[in-house]
Amino acid sequence: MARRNRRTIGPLDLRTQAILRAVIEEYVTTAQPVGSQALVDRYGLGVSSATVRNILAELEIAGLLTHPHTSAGRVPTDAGYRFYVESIVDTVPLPAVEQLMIRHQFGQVEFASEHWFRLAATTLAGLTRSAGLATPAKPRSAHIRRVDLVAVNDRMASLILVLREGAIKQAVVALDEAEPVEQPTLNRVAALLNERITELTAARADAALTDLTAEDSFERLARHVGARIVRILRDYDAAAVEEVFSDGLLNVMGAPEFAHSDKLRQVFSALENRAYLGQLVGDVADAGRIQVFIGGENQPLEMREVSLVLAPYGRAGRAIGVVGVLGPTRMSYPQAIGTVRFVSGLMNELVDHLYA
Amino acid sequence: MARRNRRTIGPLDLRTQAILRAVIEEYVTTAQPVGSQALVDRYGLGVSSATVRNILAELEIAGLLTHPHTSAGRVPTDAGYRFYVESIVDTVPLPAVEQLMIRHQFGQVEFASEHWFRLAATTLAGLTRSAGLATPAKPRSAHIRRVDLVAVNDRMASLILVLREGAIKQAVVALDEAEPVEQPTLNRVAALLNERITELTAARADAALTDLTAEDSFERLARHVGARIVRILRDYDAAAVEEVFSDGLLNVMGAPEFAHSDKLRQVFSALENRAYLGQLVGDVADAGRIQVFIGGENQPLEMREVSLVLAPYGRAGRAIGVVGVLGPTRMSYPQAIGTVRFVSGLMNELVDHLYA
DNA sequence: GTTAGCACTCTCAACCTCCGAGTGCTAACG
DNA sequence: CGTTAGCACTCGGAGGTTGAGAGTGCTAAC
Repeated sequence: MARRNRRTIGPLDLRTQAILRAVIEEYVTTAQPVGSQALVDRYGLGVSSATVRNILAELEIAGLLTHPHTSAGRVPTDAGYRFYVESIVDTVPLPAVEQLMIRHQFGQVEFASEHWFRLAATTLAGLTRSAGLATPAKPRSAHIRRVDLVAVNDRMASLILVLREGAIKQAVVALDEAEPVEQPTLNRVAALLNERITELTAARADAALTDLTAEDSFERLARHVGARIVRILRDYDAAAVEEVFSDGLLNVMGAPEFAHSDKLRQVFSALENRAYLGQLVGDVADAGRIQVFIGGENQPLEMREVSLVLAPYGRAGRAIGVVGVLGPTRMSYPQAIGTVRFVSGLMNELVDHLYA
Repeated sequence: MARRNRRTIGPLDLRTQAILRAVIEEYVTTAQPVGSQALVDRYGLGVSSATVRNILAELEIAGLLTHPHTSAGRVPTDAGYRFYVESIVDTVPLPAVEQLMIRHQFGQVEFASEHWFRLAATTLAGLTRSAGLATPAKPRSAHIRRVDLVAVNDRMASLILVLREGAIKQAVVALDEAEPVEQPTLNRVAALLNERITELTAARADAALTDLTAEDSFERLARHVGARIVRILRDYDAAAVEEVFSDGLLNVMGAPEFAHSDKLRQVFSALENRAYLGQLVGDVADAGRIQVFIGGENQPLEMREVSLVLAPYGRAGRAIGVVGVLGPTRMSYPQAIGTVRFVSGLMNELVDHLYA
């Protein structure tokens, strides 16, 4: 789907490729349409501007460039960026100094994936001067590791669910018992549940609950709480993404193409409605490697002027999350790809270290 | 401090007050400087525009109005808004229909303060078409209700801390033991801790930990984990606000005064740095009632073009949080105050119901 | 295939002009 | 003495015009 809009383009002359690359890189830095003369001046192409003009015209026919009006320079199309990303780019690895700095930052923070993915978003935002995105790692189907019940008052308890994959879920359960329920009772219910449904998935836990008999003390209560647990797990499993944490949306706001706030505002609303992001994240997790979504390749109209670079992290068997970057279509892909690749790699290391 | 900029203004003529109110209300709806003629036309004042002009001049001398340039209409100053809010406004209670709708929404959502305060922010954003803000309820000093330890691997455990006030804290603790630590051991450590430090505050828990003796099994481990718990509690107690949840910042973006994105961008960054908001929230919690912070009354330069209406919720003895609204200085204060008042009242009810 | 030369196109910034809104003042009025 | 009509004056902003500059596309020569 990432390639939905990709046209099959005949193999391009090396020189033509070089010029396409030059146009894109010039445009990425200046945000201005690029003219033939500027290319000759700033990139030692060894040909005259007239020749360059001919090639630019070819590239335009191929659909890789456009110009906004007759007497303006060239601007890459989405297809142009796509071609660039696919076949021209040498991605830029993150400088060693910065790698070290980031490792240090991750060392500083509380040792928990909860904090890591937030830090990842913040770090990516800072490094790429775009918006950083990150989702917590989430398994395809979660396993219960521990159940805990704490009385809130006579008729309600706080239910705490620790999952094997590290996440913690909390809920308040109403206890529809005739008698007020005390903490000791809750302890015994929790113990029973821990005995019967630990290490199980939602489906298996549900099955195990039916095995409870009247001989088990507090059977009724255990069933009630157990049913709630199963519901929580099912909801959790069903959601493709639990939450998308973003940072540095302001950075994107700085770009000249978003100077007039309305477009960006639309992007913001598109982000608030998590549906599309959830889908992308799912795609990336499935693909298992870094993916780039360029401008118009995004279905939502509001997202057609931004690009995303997303990479999965985590371990296939366990939980998987996504980190990445959202920026204007006119972004530095080599740098973004390099940075996202590094951060996702780092997250992998950390998660591995935790579950080793 | 909320009144830092308030000038003491001699008692104002009733008619003068009416005209000030008219100017403000007109300006709030049109976002255009208000001229004398427009006032006469749209508000049956029973006097000529010339008379109104004289009064406008007085109000300008009093510092309640300005005009942006010679031949423009009048615009309220921050002091003008302050006077209006303090002595002119009849706050507008939320219509009964909307009250019902909102109660219904809160009924729909999972029964937990965690969800409530988010929903409060969202609701406020929707009702006032400004940004909604909310912080979770937080006690001045928290009490431990329950400690739980779950093994992550041989050398690390997940520490779960349930507080009497409802919040849950989680952390990963490294277990610096010679031997790998198994879950049964952790269970016994947790049991020991639950026995000794439940219902205690950070300071008392710290004291209780020193009472552990070599006779207690796993004393070393219990001290280690206990120390970590105390640190977590101390950090939690120290923070004035744990987190500020905001929604609908986009609404503010719609206002014409923020059409050119730069100003709003600054407001955004001011919000990301939670320091000032934390201070305000503290003030509001201390004052114990709804507060309005108008434009230049805010210290941070970036916040000088926005106003906040904030109200506390929760129970003084227990945990206290804040809900409110952030909008352009040119906002409808009567409506905002009425809405915030309703939502904070509703939150109070809910919290009371939970801890009854 | 490449290049110089040139006519042509189109945007953008600068500048002007004019209209309308609104003020502030003065003098008259009840 | 407060209120009002009348009027000169100010100023911002919309609309129109112009000229410079950037860049193209074409043609003809190399």
